[in-house]
Amino acid sequence: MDGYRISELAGAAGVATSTVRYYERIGLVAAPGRTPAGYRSYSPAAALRLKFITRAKALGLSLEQVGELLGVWDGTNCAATQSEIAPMLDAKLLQVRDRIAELASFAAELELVRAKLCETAAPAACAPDLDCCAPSMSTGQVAVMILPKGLQ
Amino acid sequence: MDGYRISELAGAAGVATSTVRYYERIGLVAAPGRTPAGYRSYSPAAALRLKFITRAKALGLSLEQVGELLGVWDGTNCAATQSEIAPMLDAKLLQVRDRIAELASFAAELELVRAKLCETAAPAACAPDLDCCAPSMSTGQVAVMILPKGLQ
DNA sequence: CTTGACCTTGCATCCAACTTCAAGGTCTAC
DNA sequence: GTAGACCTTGAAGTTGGATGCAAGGTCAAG
Repeated sequence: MDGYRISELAGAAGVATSTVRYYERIGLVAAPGRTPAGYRSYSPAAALRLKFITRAKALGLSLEQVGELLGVWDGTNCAATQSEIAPMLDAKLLQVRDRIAELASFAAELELVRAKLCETAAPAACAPDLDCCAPSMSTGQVAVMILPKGLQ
Repeated sequence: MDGYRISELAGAAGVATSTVRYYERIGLVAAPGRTPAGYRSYSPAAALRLKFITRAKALGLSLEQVGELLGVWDGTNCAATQSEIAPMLDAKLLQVRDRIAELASFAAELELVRAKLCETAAPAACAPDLDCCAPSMSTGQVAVMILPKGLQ
């Protein structure tokens, strides 16, 4: 009948209880109600909020950025209407698309290296104490993975 | 005629000189030659390597992971041939593809919210001190951005 | 009514990745 | 020859994001 205890909440979101208390301390989750014994007692909404946080974090947002989003969620951030949210969303969208493009090109380059790796000398031809990776994985080939095109 | 000084190298890669010294300290870039006065003197190759590091970091790799990649680059990591590099590349590729998929769904959800934002009340109808974001940006609508589908 | 798993607090500690500081040496321009 | 921008070192400090610990309170099972 009581809400979730902290370990249940934390377990559901896959974080440690200490992390939940930490989030409470820095204001990312509200201080919940308490049982008569003083235990934290969470609502299902709190579980949702915690999952929001972990998912946003997994997407690479800092806790501070997550806090901003949560401000909008709460509606406490009322200045941030139309005029503020739209640009914020647009900026975030651009960021995400940039990141996707970058990752996609990274993936393509990884595949290229992978393909080259397969078509080179068989492992048997390669004693472990020789300079055997030099031919198949020289500077240029690994560099292709990450260096900007113009620099290769 | 001398190589680059540390500030030139750092400037070219967009990092602080202190960061370059830090990278040297943790073994991510080699200790360069010195001028008679003891100033660090870098080759163009060092600039390339530093850019490699910053680009890899921008893609979300930790300095430790960057170090592994650099080991391959150097060829110092000779144990990591065929048998070790291929799985590493495969794992990295999977990771990158997962991340792309996640980001793509995030972008789609962002667009959805953005679209909803546009079709709701005009800004003029919305005094800044009223609880005006609640209708257009309620829990559910922001949650859609990040919460997994099953939880909404 | 004890055992063991849980909870409380505040404070200290950890890690990565830097950044700053103090105290000095070097180089270029005027 | 001096001002100001640069460089050197080692060590300590900072930031973000937690994590651990001590000293105690709570609770359900047996």
